Amino acid sequence: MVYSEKKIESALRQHGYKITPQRRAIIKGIIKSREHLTPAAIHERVCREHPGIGLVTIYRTLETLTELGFICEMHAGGNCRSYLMRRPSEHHHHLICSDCGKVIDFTDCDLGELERRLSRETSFKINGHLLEFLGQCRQCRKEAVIG
Amino acid sequence: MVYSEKKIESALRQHGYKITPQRRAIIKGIIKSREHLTPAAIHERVCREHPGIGLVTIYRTLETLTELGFICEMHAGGNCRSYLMRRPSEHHHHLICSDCGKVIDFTDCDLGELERRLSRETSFKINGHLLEFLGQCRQCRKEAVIG
DNA sequence: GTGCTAACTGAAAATCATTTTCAGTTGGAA
DNA sequence: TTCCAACTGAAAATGATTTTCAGTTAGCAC
Repeated sequence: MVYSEKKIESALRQHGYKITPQRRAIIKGIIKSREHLTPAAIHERVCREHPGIGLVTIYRTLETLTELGFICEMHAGGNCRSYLMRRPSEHHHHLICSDCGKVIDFTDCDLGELERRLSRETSFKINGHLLEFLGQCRQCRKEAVIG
Repeated sequence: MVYSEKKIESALRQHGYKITPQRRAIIKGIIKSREHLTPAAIHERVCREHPGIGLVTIYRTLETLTELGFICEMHAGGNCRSYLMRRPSEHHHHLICSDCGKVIDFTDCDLGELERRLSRETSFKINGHLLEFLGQCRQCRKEAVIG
């Protein structure tokens, strides 16, 4: 389950943000898709149903939603970000195919012990972590053998 | 210990790359510094000793060295990469202060078990992983309290 | 050493994602 | 209904990275 539109809207309101048709459309669009999408891809999708929304507005809304913790940002090499709805009370990680870019999510990581030790040794207050595995998916492995 | 200049040069030669004064200077520069550096920072440093080397050449050399596995690339939020010499037969991870950008390296992560399970469940051939902890260093925590 | 060629170089231009600016619009509290 | 801070889209600005191109050079074959 991901956060509901209602939940997100009420959080926006609580933080002094206004609910505009554009924001509603963007939120709907992100909730609907289960994949990681770049801002440009989100723009394209949202525009299919609500033409005229600017890419700038997408960027601004993504920033706000990330700030409030509803979506998560990912940097998978290159200079391009992508975003995905976050599920309540779960964090997740990625397994990425370096050939075709396919992304598989997983949620368990069991890094608590390591985190505690690092925190103790460095006096950092650790707020979170980013874990990504990189590899080659079955399909691309096959193709590599043939090619 | 990091890879030696000799080792890197012979690997370059073996892969059909030529050894140019520019490449030598860049390799020296990266070996000398123990921090993560952006391409621009590397350029600045290298130019102190060897003026006239273009930023483009830095980018090209970094790409080549990354390809051969001598340096490792890091994406720490924003749209900026940084690079660090890799130590032979070790991989390492980062603990990053989200306020001042300080980076602390650590090498142990104990993700073998998780990696095997993921590989089994997804049929991915996993080649590596990226692990970064994000937090606030002692200094920035102090300043946050005062400010 | 000399010649040769593929690899390399720097400068400038191009690209591309992202951010800023700005003037006009609008949600929603009073 | 009024009003203003928050919001919007377009265009311009930014900044990192990549491409293009014409000239240079490493290093192999002779």
